Amino acid sequence: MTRQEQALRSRQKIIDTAMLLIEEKGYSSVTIKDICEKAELSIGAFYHYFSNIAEVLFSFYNQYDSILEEGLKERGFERWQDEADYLCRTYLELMVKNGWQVSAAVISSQFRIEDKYLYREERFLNRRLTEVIERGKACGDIGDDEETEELCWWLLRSVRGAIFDWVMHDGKTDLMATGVHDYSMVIGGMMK
Amino acid sequence: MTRQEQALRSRQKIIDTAMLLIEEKGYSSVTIKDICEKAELSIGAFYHYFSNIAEVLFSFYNQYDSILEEGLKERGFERWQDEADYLCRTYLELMVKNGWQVSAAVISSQFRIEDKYLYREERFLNRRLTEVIERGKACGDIGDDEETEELCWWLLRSVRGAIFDWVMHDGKTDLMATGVHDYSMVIGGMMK
Amino acid sequence: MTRQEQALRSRQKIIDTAMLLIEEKGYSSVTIKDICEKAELSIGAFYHYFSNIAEVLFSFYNQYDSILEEGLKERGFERWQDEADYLCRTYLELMVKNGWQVSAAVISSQFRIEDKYLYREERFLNRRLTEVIERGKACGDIGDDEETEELCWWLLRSVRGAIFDWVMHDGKTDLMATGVHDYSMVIGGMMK
Amino acid sequence: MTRQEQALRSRQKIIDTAMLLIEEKGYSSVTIKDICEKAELSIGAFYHYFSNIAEVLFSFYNQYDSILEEGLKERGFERWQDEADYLCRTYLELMVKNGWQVSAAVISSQFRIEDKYLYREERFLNRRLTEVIERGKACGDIGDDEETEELCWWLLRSVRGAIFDWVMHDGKTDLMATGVHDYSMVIGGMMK
DNA sequence: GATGAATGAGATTTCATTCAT
DNA sequence: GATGAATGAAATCTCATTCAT
Repeated sequence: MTRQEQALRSRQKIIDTAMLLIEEKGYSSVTIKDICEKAELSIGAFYHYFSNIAEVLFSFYNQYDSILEEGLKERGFERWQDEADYLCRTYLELMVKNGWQVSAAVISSQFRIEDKYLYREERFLNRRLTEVIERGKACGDIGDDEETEELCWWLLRSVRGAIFDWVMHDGKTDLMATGVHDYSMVIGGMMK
Repeated sequence: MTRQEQALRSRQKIIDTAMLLIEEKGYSSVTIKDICEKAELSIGAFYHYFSNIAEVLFSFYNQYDSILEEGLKERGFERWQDEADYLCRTYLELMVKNGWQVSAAVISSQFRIEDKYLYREERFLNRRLTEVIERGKACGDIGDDEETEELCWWLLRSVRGAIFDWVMHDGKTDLMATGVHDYSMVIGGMMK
Repeated sequence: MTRQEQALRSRQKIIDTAMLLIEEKGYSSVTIKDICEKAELSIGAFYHYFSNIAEVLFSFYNQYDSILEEGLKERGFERWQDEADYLCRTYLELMVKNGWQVSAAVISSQFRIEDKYLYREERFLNRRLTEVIERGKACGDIGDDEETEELCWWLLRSVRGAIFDWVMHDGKTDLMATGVHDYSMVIGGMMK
Repeated sequence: MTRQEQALRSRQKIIDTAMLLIEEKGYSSVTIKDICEKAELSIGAFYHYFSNIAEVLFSFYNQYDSILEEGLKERGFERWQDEADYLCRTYLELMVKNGWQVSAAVISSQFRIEDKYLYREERFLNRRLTEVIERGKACGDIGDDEETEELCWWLLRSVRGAIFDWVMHDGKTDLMATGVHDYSMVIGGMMK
């Protein structure tokens, strides 16, 4: 194993261990020392790759966009609604897969940082949904009276609202059911 | 001023000062010492009334229900939609009035507590919206195919989703606009 | 009920509540506020009767001597051994009756006070055992080569050693069995 | 000096300083800050090695067993009584050497901990005395009517009773005299 | 006399971060 | 580059005690 491979492996080990611990004990209880002990790495090593736990979380969370992007490549959608549905559904599925504690961590980390990456407009999901809605407008399904951006944010609000609700209920609600219900109604609502 | 009045005043002083500081610096930056210094009370006095800052927040937040309840007493609503609208709108107005930092505080405090008072079903808003939806069902506006409870949670999700979005944007979005938009669509959606 | 009766009743209430709490949570965990809340008396009232918890304990513990004294009045002992046995046995019985937590409290309170009442020589048990041993010497059962005081302390050491052992085992050993065994051997030892 | 040696040295420095301060001011008056200041280490360093003062005490106290064990290796005892005498005497000598305040600390720390290491049966002294008594039984010096374990506990009670008495008298009694007297009588008593 | 609100010193504890080895 | 001992500021929390009402 080359040095570079070793470095990547250590980095990934930190991410994995951090997510594991977050799921176990909750974001605010996980310390850097915890992570290093469990990952069998030195504290110095941690600081070599990241400068704080939020950054680890950020690293992890960023992978969502790539996964969404990868998934899209293999598919074509005849109708814009199908693509919107695919994007929202896959996003929800990712959340369910990682567990509510991880979403809770992401949300609560946003409360301490100025740069809310969760909400950065350049994010892939944002960009793509905007395109999808434009397509809906182009084919006349969606009226022109509301701004595309507004509609996109509305859709995202519904998805995030469902996730937020799920997290606040400690994962005890059925995220897929409520999430799909909510965004479907929004998509329906867009078409009047 | 009797001793009892004095005690109540001290308690309220702590609540007010805490909310003030939260609005100024954000929940996680406010310390008990901060509150005591600004309120000109000793740390011991703080612990005489509360056991932590989250409890102060809880005390404050609980007043919302009373405010909603008071407001309702003075009004009668011919149509159930009007009452639903009143409840959701007033709730949003309260949030706007207190500032996004306070909502942020309430949300992030929920992440550390097991007993999520924000979501306790017996809360007045919950109870009342349930009744309102029942009324809508009774007069035939709302179909029977979805459970009242489900519909109520859907409505609340939309309101809370908007608040969450607002908080995540550091209060830079227009909560009244998005909130009213979202819950109105849900009320509309309930009636098919 | 006269004022005086009321005062006595409050005082006794404090003692009883304190002992109850000590048995429940252990001496070092009981606070004055605890006692007052449970006894439904004000903190001021506590300070009216006692100046600290150790004093309450002392009050309680002092009753031992009176109980021992009372018990003796009703009895005569033909043999000095019988009286020694009675004194030691009754003392152990009192300990068992109050529970190991109370003995633990008494012992650990002694660690913080200069004036070790537990060991004050004028205590009734001390005085009486000294007399008993003198009697043993007078009738020739006990030799003159060891000082009466030394013998008395030896006997007390054996009783207290058993109590200490019992406390250190969280009351799980059989105090009556070990205690009687030990002091009997000492009494036997005194007679060579 | 390697880093590892340095670490060990810091750890030992904490133990030594803690014991010094306990001897000076008594267990309950020594604070972590005190220890760190005197040891010229940071509070963080303390918590790097221990989680509280009781743990330091435990570390220190544990060394007793090794000392006893070391001492035994260099000796052979023809008679079991001599070994019993050696064990008890050396134990008492260790107590005297460290001062009554240290014993007081050990005892009073036991009142707050569930796991009473002072009394754990696997301790060296316990184990060894059991063997010694077995030897006494094997050569017919001690009868079979009492359990070895009971006899062992009796002997230990006498030693500990003397130590306890000494501590309760603030070290003003002559521990070596009373201790040797008491355990000798017990050893004598075992042989009838 | 009784009350209990208020005090505040001081102890414990946490943990991100540094930096000598 | 990697390590992890050491730092120490800063927060929480406790509780005996006081004293105005």
